[in-house]
Amino acid sequence: MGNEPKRERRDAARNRRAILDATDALLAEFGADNVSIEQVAAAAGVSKGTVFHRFGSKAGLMRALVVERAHALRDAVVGGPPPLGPGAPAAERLLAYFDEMFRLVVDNVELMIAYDKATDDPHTEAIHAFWYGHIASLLAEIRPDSDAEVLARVLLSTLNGDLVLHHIRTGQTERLAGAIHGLVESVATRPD
Amino acid sequence: MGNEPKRERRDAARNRRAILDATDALLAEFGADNVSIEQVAAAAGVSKGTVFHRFGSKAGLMRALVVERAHALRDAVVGGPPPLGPGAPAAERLLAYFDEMFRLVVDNVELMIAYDKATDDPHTEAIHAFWYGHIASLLAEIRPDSDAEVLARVLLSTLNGDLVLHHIRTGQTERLAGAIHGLVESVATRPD
DNA sequence: CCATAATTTGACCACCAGTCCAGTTGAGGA
DNA sequence: TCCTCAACTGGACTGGTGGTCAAATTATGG
Repeated sequence: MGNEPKRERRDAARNRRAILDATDALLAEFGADNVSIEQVAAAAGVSKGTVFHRFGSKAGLMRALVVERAHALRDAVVGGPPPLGPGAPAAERLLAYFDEMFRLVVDNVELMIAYDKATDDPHTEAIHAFWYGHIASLLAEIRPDSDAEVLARVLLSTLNGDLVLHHIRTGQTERLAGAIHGLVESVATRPD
Repeated sequence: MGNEPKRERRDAARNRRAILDATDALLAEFGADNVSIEQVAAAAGVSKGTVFHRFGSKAGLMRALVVERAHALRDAVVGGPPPLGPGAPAAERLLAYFDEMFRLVVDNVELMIAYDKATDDPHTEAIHAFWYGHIASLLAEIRPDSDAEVLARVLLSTLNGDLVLHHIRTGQTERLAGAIHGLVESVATRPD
């Protein structure tokens, strides 16, 4: 099928990048709670109107950044080498996914928090559908007895931005990584 | 030790109740995202200044409501009959706690979401310390090999307001209850 | 070089959490 | 009973937010 029906004008594309980069920089510098669209616009060298014209809303801006950051992981899961990609046993793929996703969240905590705060109902977001589907299908394979669909959401809620941020701030990032890894492992490892 | 050093004036106490009740009603009617302090004040028949004088901030108001709602469960855990209270095996107490806490969240979803949104760093809140401590001590008893402190936080993040609300809205409350119960069970049941 | 549609601007809006102080009121002591 | 004063209350005010919009500008294909 065709790609995008219409190209983006060159200045528009340039501004889109500038806005995304500025957002990321400001989030890292001031934290999710202290970044407004006006600030972003100023830092990107455009006006507030441009940001809204491009991304629709604050939620849209954050969503765009999240999608961008998750793109590589998505590709790796869908067509990359095992254990992340197809080929490895489901349990290993599941663990690899959670490990990698955890790093993604750690590297973009403020973004994740800003995204959550700006988004009304995160669980209906299209982005999440892919992850839920991926996890659920692996879980269904590992433990056909379980309610894989819901369990996927429950396990993913573990990668909560606030939880991760707290452990980063208290220097317990690796402890948290271990705990989540262990939890997923205890689900992926059949007890009976 | 003494109780509160000074009593609250009668009108103040009456207004406190009116504000708390109004908040609860508005949350139930309009949802966490559509309730402002001004609305609360109007519904309670007081002015905005009074609300802030009494509760300090929006976060303080939500915190007060959460504390109130959690009070009964706290008492039951600390001195009530088993399996919630002391006396039952740790694994049973843990499961009973999660079941009960889940109901608490379900019955107060909008409040939980409003509380989360208004609170800057939930993980440093005094309220949570008690729950984390309770869960961690049970976990430490059940699985001395695990990192009980962090695992407690991870498991509790599962009772996330957004996750619960989504399942309520889609009529999957019991499925979610089952999934969380199963997850806690698989941790509380030693696999080795 | 022109026509046109996409893009950009910045003033504008409604709303919100939180502040502040002047005025009111309840409660205990004389 | 009344008086005093601390506690409480009202409501105007501030600073800042996400979001809108019509008019001006500019890139681009022909």
